[in-house]
Amino acid sequence: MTTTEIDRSAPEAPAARSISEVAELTGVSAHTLRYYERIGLLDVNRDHAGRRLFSPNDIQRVVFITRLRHTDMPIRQVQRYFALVEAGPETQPERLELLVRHRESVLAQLTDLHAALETIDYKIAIYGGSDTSFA
Amino acid sequence: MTTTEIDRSAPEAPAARSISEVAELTGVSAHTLRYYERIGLLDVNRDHAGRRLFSPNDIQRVVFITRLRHTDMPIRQVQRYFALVEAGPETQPERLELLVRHRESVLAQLTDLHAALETIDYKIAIYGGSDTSFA
DNA sequence: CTAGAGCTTAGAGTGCACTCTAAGTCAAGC
DNA sequence: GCTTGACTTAGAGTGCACTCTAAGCTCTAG
Repeated sequence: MTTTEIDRSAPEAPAARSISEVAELTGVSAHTLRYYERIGLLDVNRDHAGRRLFSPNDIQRVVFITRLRHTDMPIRQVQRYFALVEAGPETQPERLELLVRHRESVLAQLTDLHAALETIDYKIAIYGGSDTSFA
Repeated sequence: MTTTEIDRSAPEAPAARSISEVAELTGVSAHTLRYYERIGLLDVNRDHAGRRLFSPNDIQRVVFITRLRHTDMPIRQVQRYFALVEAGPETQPERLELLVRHRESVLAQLTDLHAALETIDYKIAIYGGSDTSFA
């Protein structure tokens, strides 16, 4: 309880990572990471030489952005979301609303995808798909 | 069995439609329909004045294209698919393979979407989403 | 001390899928 | 006969989201 040994042996260092490490880790290219920062999705600290040091939190954010992009959220809306985050806790209701609205669009996409899957399965079932009927 | 009355009363006309009708019907703009024809996805007959007459089959094809596009099949691949259709029945195995491969990609999209939905639901659950963690 | 890898920046370029423009034709209604 | 409006064409323009280039800086290894 009074020793500091454990703290010393377990590094408290935030394990900041370089842009190329984050690129490899997340599958987002270094070019794109810089682009994301430029348009305000990220705000990454620098080392003494001006190089980006991605904190674990920055990396989590990149992953979250990627998830949102996978659901076709327009970059503009992602920008808006993180602008709200930067603006402080009083924007939480607005962020929530944005997410809830986006959730609807994801559900709609799921419906669309299932419909398309059925069509494709039908085509596959009738084999070559030489006709263009779909149901 | 020997009368032709039913045939005469039920019109055999193919009910060809104008580009604007098809646009309204399918939700694909007239501009885009012309574009689709230009890049080889459609091959639409004309009336004596050179205007497009979309057959029911053409319209089905537009709907099918729309379904494929909704699953993010690149236009190039849609082009390839219909080029195979035009090329004749001997391309059926290749078409089938293309569809089966695309089916895989749709399943992957579904997995991605479900993952993103979970993330969004988690964010919504913790309310404002002020942190950027995702699980 | 120098070569090279890897980073920095502002800004230009790319690819996709439309989307629109301009100039013209045609058929129907007044 | 003329206007209106929907159609025709080739080709240019748009918006999105990256993706890359060029020129320069800095840390590390030999």
